[in-house]
Amino acid sequence: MLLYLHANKLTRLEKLFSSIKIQVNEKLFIKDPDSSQLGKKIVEHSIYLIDEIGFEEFTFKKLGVRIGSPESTIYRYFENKHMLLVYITSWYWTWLEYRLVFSTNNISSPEERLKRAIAIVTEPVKQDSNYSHINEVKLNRIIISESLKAYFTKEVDEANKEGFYMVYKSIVQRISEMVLDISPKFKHPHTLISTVVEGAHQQKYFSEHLPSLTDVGNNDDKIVSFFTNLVFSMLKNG
Amino acid sequence: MLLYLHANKLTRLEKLFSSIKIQVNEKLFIKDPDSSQLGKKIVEHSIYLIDEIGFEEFTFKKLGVRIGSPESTIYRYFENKHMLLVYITSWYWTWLEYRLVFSTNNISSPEERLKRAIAIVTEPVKQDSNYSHINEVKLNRIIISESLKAYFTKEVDEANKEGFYMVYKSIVQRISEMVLDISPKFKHPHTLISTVVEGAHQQKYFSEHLPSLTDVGNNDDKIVSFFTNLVFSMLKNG
DNA sequence: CAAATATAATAGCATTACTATCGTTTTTGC
DNA sequence: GCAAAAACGATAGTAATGCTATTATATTTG
Repeated sequence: MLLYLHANKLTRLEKLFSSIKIQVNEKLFIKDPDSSQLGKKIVEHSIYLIDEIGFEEFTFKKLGVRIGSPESTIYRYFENKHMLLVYITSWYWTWLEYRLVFSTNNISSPEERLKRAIAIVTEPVKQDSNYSHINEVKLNRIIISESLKAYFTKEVDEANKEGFYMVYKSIVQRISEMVLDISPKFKHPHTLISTVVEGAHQQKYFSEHLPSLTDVGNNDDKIVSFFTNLVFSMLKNG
Repeated sequence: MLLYLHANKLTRLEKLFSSIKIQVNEKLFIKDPDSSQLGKKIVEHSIYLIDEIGFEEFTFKKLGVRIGSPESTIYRYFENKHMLLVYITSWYWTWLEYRLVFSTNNISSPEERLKRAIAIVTEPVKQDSNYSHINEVKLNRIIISESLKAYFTKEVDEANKEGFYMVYKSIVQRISEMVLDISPKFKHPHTLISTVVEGAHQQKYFSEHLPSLTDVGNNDDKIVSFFTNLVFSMLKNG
C-alpha cells in the first residue's frame, strides 16, 4: 500500500514534468519550432539526420528532402544550420537541468546530492517519453560528438552576449554550488565541474572511437565512478 | 665555471634539437610541405589565417590570395582543408612530444617527472625559434579552439586506422606510464591523462570566452596547478 | 642542356548557403 | 462561417565553396 502510494506520487510528479515545456532562448530561432507540427518535424528529423551523417554533411536541403519540404521553409524557423545546432544543444541542456533539479531536490545530504548531480551529467541518457518528437538518446550522441562546434566558433563572444550558452552555464553553476556546500573553501568549483561535464562526454567518445585514450572500455558506469571519484578526491585534498 | 658548462651543455642539446625535423605521418599530405619553400609558406600562412578568421571561414581560395598562389597549387599539397588541419595538429603534437621527452629525460624522481610532463601539456606555449615558419603561439591557439574539429568527425574511425592521431595517443601513453611508475595499481591512467590534456585546453578557452565556467581568470599558472593537483589527488586516493 | 617536375593562370562544374517571389493552403479572429 | 492574416510549397536565382582539368611557363635535376 505504501509502495503503491509512493509509485503514485512519482507518477504525479512525472505528470507534472510532462507538462513542462522546454523553454529555449527565443533568439535561437526565427519562428518557434515548438509552435507547429512542421517545426517539431524539423527538429525531430534534424536530430536523426545529424546523428546519421554528421554536422558537416548535414544541410537544410537534405533535411528538406527528408521531411518533404523545401529548404526555404526551414529557413523560416532557423537562420542557418549552426543556429539549429545551438538550438538543439540548448534544448538538451535545458532538459538536463530539469532532470538535475528533479533528481537533487529534497536530498538533505550534500554528498548524496552532489553524487546525484554528477551522475546526471555523466551517466548515459535514456529516452524521455514526455517529449515524443525528441529522441534524447540520439540527441545525447550529437551533444557528445558535435556540440563543441556550437561553442568553438569565432562568434563565441557575441553568442555568449546573446545568452546562447546560459543554460549550460547555469548547470555548471548549480553543481559548483553543491561543491561549495560541501567544501566552502574550495577554490575552483567551476573549473572542476566544467572539466567533469566535458570530460565525461570525451571519455564516452574516446571509448567508442579512440579507445587507447581511455580505460573505461564500453562500461559507462566506469565513467560515472571515475568522475565521482575525481570530484570527491579533489574536495578531500583541497 | 660549472654554470657555464651547464649552459653550454644546454645549448648543445638545443642545437641537436634544432636539427630535428618534425616528421609527420606521410598520409596527411599529398606532397610534403616541408620539402619546398612554397610548402612551408602554405603551412606558415595557414596558421596565421586560421588563427585570424577561424577554421570555418578559412578556405584554400583565401589562403591562395594571401600567399599569391592559386588554390589549385595548395591542393597539390593537401587533399582539403580538413587534412591541413590534421597536419598542423599532428605537427603540434609531434613537436610537443619532443619537448615532453626532452623535459622529462633523466629526471630520476617519478613525481618530479610527472609534474614536468603535466606542465608541458598544460602550460602556455612559447615561440620555438628552431622552426621559423611555424608560429607555435598561434598554433597553440588553433589547437585549443579548432583541433577538436579534426577529431570529432564522421570519418574518425578511418582516420584513426590510418594513424592520423598516433602522436596524440603516444603522448597520452607516455604520461600514463609515468602515472603507473608512481602508482602501478592505478586503474585509469589514460582516462586521467586525456582528461587533463583536453581539460587544460578547455579551461584556457573558457577563461577567454566563457569565464563563468572557470575560476582561473587570466592566470595560466592556475591551470597548471589545478591539473597537477588533480592528478596527484587522484593518485593519492586510488 | 634536356627532361622532368613544379607552379601560375585560367576555366569550369556541382554543391552549398542562402534570398526572393508567388500562388495555395491553413489558421485566426470576429 | 467568413475574411484577413499567416504559413507553406514550388520554383528560381545568386554568390561562394570545394573541388578538378588544362595548358603555358618557370624551375629543378640528372
